[in-house]
Formats: sequence, structure tokens, C-alpha cells
Amino acid sequence: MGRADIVSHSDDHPPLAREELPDDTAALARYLIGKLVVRDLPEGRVSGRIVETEAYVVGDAAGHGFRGMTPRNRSLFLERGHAYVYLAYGISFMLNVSSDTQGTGTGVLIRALEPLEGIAIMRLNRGVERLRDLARGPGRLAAALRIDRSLDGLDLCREGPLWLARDGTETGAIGQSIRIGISKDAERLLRFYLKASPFVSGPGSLNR
DNA sequence: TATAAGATTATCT
DNA sequence: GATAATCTTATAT
Repeated sequence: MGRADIVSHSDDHPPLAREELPDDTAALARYLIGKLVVRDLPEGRVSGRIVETEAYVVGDAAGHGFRGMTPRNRSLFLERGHAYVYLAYGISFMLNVSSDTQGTGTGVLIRALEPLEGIAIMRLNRGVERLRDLARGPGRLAAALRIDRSLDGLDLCREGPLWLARDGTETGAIGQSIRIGISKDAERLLRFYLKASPFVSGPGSLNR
């Protein structure tokens, strides 16, 4: 309490400007490593540092936009910096950032966060205690931040219920690998992760 | 209308 | 390491 009640919300984490987001989808996926995802909930603010992403690019058979726009994936075709949220395996919501120009069905999947603010809220949302398990994995981070389809299409370059922001700290070395959990176009090196982070899911993470 | 696949996770051995 | 859970979506019939 105390300080958190005094600090102005709007000045804490100014949103990333759309103009600073790289046009190229793979470049955006790399750029987002070390940035913040901020979620405002009725109980308070939840945020985390992005430590793992995947790019789904033009001509990518693994991408949801590959076969054109559908009712589910239409947000992928928005101008870069918008949320595309979908339900995977009937279980887990996935948070993506739309990329490239309007009309291009590409985006970046946010795969893992290092929890920063609102960790008590994340624990309640997830039903687990272990810090490392709160947001390690795309479905887990969506649950921790209570992200669902109601946020689909949201502009992440504006402060609101969910947005992207800069972090003051330095970003460490970034690793690159094949993507996780796909079968088509599986050989492309479009996964990016913070090498030094124990909050990365899959290969590359520490303390496994 | 039917069917198979899916950008996952939790739980088991 | 293997598998069940769970349900929406896309595609075919």
C-alpha cells in the first residue's frame, strides 16, 4: 500500500509508440523481448517482462493468417500493435501482437513473461504458488493476466485494460530457435528468447 | 452436419 | 516421457 496508491497510473508505463515497432514480423518478435506487458484489473495492476516470443510471418503455413481472414483471425490483419487473442486446444488463450501493415495477417505470439507487478493477483489467477510457473508458457501467461477473447482486437499502443510498455532495465543476450508446438514450416528459426532468463518455456531456459 | 487438427497444460508413470 | 483434458475452428462432405 502507500506508494502504489500515490503514484499516478498513467505515468508508470507509457505505451510503446506504434511508429517504433519494426515493420518486419521477425524483427518485431526480437524487439519485444525485454518489453513489458501491462494489464489493469479491478484488483490492481499486473505486469511482466517479455522473455520469449515467436514470429508468424508472411507465407508461413504455421500462421493463422496463412489462408486469409476469418472471423477468428481478423485481428491479425489489423495495423501492427493490436491484440490477437484465440483459444488453443479448448484450454488456453494465446496473446499475439499483430504485425506489419493493415491487411497483412501476421503477428507475434508472446510465449512467456517474467512476473513483475501484481504477483499476488497472478497467483490467484493461476492457482499456483511457484513464481517460475506463473507466466512460463503462452497459456499460463494469459491465465495469469486474465486475458481472453474479450481483449481481441485491442490497441496495445494505448493505455487501457492491456498494453505494451518499455522497461528501464537492459536486455541480455537473445537466443533464436525453431518454434514450439507446430508441425508446418517447423524448421524456421522464428522463436526468440532471453538467454539468461529462468522464465523461458522450452529449450533455452535455465534451471530446467 | 461431420470430422480432424490444433501456436497447451497438468498429471501420470 | 507419455497422455488425457477440452472445445473451437476450418475443411470436407
